[in-house]
Amino acid sequence: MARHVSPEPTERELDILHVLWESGPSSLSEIAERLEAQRGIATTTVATILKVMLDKKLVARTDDRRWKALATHSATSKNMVRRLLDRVFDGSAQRLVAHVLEDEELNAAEIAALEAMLERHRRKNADAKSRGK
Amino acid sequence: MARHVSPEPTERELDILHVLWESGPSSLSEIAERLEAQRGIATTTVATILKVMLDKKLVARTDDRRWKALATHSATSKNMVRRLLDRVFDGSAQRLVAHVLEDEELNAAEIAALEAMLERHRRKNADAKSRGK
DNA sequence: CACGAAATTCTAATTCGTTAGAATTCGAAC
DNA sequence: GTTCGAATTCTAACGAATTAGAATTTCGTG
Repeated sequence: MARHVSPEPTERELDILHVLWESGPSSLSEIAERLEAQRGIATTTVATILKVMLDKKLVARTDDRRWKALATHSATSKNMVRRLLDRVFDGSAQRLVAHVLEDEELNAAEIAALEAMLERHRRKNADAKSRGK
Repeated sequence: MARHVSPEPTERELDILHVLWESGPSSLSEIAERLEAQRGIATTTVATILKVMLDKKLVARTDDRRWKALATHSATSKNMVRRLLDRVFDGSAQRLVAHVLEDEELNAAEIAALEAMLERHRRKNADAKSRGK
């Protein structure tokens, strides 16, 4: 019954992905060192999770015996946002954004940045339309 | 060590909350009917989850033996958005919004609505500042 | 008060994520 | 080729989430 559709990384997997996204391909001990420091997780635990991630194709091994992320930050966040969208905002991106604007304090600079971004999108939209859809 | 009992509703709990948010206080069979239809879940399963939710204070019973949501849609999405924010966007609401604008297709009307919303926020911000903080 | 349907509680199985020790393998250095 | 430390695999335990049948309780109606 095709249980899982989206391969959402678990909490720990996400921890590891963060390290790999930040530092690029890394050895087990490099990854474990970080997670030991910030979460107090044993090296063997990290190895176990890496094994699982290998099966899920979230990571791969490089020739020089390092681990590298296959899942990109961008694709992963895209999945996770989409999932949140579907689960609580009825799939409406607009409602999500509206919610964030309401509830998360944004300073003037951030608001300005977003306005510029929206403006840019409005143009792109208009262009696309004028080129005929 | 007080295993942080995730205040985050589980998948099933969220299913039930959706029903309650949509239909207001409901009887077990009303809730179960919906979840049976859309997920094929047995009534006793729904009852079990409701019990758990009662302990977590996500729901309460009304005098007339219905179940009502204690967790509001707004508070719940706020938590969930915050969590996503922290887990993948480094806590930056701006980055989340930027991501959504990039990846989720928004039509002209939605963009316009968001621009209006931003405009309103910009004002509110300015007001707050002029009143002295 | 008795009856039947609905609601609730009790109990248990199954799966997944997390955790990590033990055992083993690998690779470089000597 | 032996040795040492890192890397990897094997194994197992545990809790949380999900699932639902069985047993019991509750309540309105006759």
